[in-house]
Order: sequence, then structure tokens, then C-alpha cells
Amino acid sequence: MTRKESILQAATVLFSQKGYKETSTADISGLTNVAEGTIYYHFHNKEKLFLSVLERTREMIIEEFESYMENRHFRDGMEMIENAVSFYMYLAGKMENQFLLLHRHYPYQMALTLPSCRENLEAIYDCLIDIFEEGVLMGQKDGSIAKMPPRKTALIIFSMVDGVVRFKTYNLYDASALFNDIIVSCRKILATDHHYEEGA
Amino acid sequence: MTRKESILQAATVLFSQKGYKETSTADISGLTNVAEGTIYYHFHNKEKLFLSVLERTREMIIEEFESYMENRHFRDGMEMIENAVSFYMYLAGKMENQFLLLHRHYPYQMALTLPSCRENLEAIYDCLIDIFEEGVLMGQKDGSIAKMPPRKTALIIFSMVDGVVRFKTYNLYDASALFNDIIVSCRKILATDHHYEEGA
DNA sequence: AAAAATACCGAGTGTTAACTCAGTTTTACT
DNA sequence: AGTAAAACTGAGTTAACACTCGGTATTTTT
Repeated sequence: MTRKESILQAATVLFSQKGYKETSTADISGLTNVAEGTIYYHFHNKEKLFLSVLERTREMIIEEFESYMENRHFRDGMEMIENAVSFYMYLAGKMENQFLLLHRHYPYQMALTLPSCRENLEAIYDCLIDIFEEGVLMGQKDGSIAKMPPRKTALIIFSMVDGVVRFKTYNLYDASALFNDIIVSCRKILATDHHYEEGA
Repeated sequence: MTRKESILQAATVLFSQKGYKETSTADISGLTNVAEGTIYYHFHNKEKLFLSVLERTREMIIEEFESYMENRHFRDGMEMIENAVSFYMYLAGKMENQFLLLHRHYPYQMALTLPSCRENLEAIYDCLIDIFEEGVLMGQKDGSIAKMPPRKTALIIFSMVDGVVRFKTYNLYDASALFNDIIVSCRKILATDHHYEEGA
């Protein structure tokens, strides 16, 4: 692994676990056995390093999600959303540090003054919410999902799932224990009145 | 207003808007026209000041919520939850800074090493989720809410609402635009199969 | 193999921020 | 009014941190 790569990895871990301000370039240097000067050689300054971490995070999350969705076939919109929800929860566990980074307030604060930061965050959320919205639209065509505003519905489903993941992040409650209940709640929110299914 | 009080207020604003590490005692001193020494006279150090802010936040949120709930009468459990949800969204706007503080990762990190910090956070979430749980239990008795695990259901409702509030916090989406949709979704999650109401 | 370009190093620098403390002002009490 | 206690002040101290820079090692090119 190149030094540049190991700096990025260590920065991802430390920025997410300790926070941006709480992580010093000396910390990163110590964790990687790469001299501090090298960090500045590759990333110019700490802020740009953070942006690189965020950009990498965006690439990884979007790629993971799109490759999951595209090579798959769903019976109907409802099934698509159920799958998207469970994949989101799976991914939040697999890419723990990246999701933790997104659950910190720092990136959103940086986004207020740094357009490139905001672009990365918006790209991630747009990608995720677009997938949910697509599922709603598909479900409304095939009759598995009731008529309701697609974008808003996607946002609500997303915030429900993300909120539960956050409980885990905050060490308040174990998200995986709520997995089934989340899926059931999604179905209830989306179900059409007549053909109401309750599976386990 | 006493100096101690104005320090607490300024600290609440700055810690929530800028972050803990990003706020210096000089910042607080500047905003209050109180000398830095005075901050240390009253709070001993920056960490203890933060804890005082958090304790105050806990007191205020719990008091607001309990006084809202206790002087009120609900037709059934469903109505109680609807009211709790809308009051939560109202309060998140009214006490913007305190909620922002709770939406930052810092307090949860501090909670890992500082039991008194964890106690404050748990007290807040316990209070809120207890209220939702109580609503579920009530609704299951009076028939307005379906049979489902009360605690888990309360957690899901809570994370849905809190997740939407967070969109606002992060400047990604305006929570108030989703208000009606949230209420409708809650009803759908909770409703009994037979007596399914859909109001506006 | 020599030269050029790239990657890397870590001691040094300037700044910032938490916290202290010796002294001053205000309040409380007799 | 006089005195003791509490509240307050801000210059000074110390440590940590982001970043620089002159020099060295490594890789690439010719």
C-alpha cells in the first residue's frame, strides 16, 4: 500500500472516531509511520486531507450502492425498497467509519463555506434518496405502493432507517435488533389499502 | 442576568453552532463581556462548563415535554403519539441550539468516558422514548394502535421524527415541509388493520 | 550510470488556546 | 462604617498544533 493510501485510511479512522479538530496531523503520522511532512506533501493541508477522505467516502458508498442495485431484479417497488433498506443497514455496519463520519456534524458545517464539501454530501444523499424514490415510483406503477408524494416518502423512509443506524453510532441502542421492525414499518407506510401484506 | 447565567447561555450557543473544540473560552468571554477568569471561577474548566450546558439542556427539554404532556388529555393512544410527535418538532425549532447540541457527535463521545455525561443523554432519550412507549401501550389498550412491541415501536417512531429534524439541522431539507407526511406515516405504522383511518 | 523528478523526512517556527494567579471590585453581614 | 467573603479581572504561562523548509532517499528517464 502506498503511503498516500495509508494516510487516507488512517485519517478516515481518526477523523470519524476522534473528530476532525481532535485529530492532529501528528496522530495520523503516528498511526501510519509516515512523517508529518509527507502528509503535507500529498494533501497540502489538513482541510484538503479531510476533503479527500470525504470524496473517497462518497465514491465508495455510491459505488457499493449502485453495484448492489443494478445487478439485481425486484418483483415490485416494495421489494426494491425493502432491499435498499436492508442494504443500507448492512453497509452502515461494513463501512462503519465512513458512516460515522457522515453522522458527525463537522462535514455539514464545513459544507456551509466550502462548496466542494457540500457537493460531496449532496451527492451521497441524492444517490441514496433517489434510489428510495425510484422504488416508490416503481411501486406506484405496479400497485405495491400507495399513491403518495414520492420524494417526501423517500425522505421519510430514509430518515427512519438512518435514525436507527444512528442509535447504534451513539451507543444508545443496537440497530440490528430493530431490523425486522424497520422493514415491517416500511411496508406499513408504503402499503396500498387493499392489498395489505404482513409477512415476517 | 447573572454572569454565570450569561456564560451558560453563550456557551450553549457557541458549543452548538461552532462545536466544543472549535469554541475557545476567549470566544465565550468575548460574547458575554465576562473575563475569561470568571468562566474558570464558576465552572473550573471547559469540560465542566460543557457538562453544565448539557445538564441544563436535559432539564429544559424534559421539563418542557413533561409539562406539555401532563396538562393535556388525549382521546386515545394514537392521538397522544401524534401530539408528542408534533410537540417534538415544535420544540426542536424553539430550542434550536439545544437540539443542535444533541445532534452533534461530541456529547456521545464524551459519554464514553464520562458517566455523568452519559447519564444526561440517557435521561433525555429515556424521557422522550418513554412518552412514545406510553402512547403505544395506551393505544393498544383502547384499540387505536395495533399489537406490536411497544419499546421497539417507540424507538422507530422516535428515530423517524428525529431523523427528519436532523435534515433541517444539516441544511439538507426543511423539516417543516415534511410535517404532515410524518404524521400520516406514524398513523400508518401504528394503525390497527381494521379501523384504518386516513385523515389530513 | 548519470541526471532529473518525485517522494519523503523531522526538527524548527509561529500561533493559539486552556488554564493560573495575584490583585481588585463588589456584595453580605455586623 | 468596617470587615470578611464572594465575585471578578486580564496579563502571563505552558503545551499543543498546523504548517514550513532544507535536506535526503527513492524512483524514473535518458
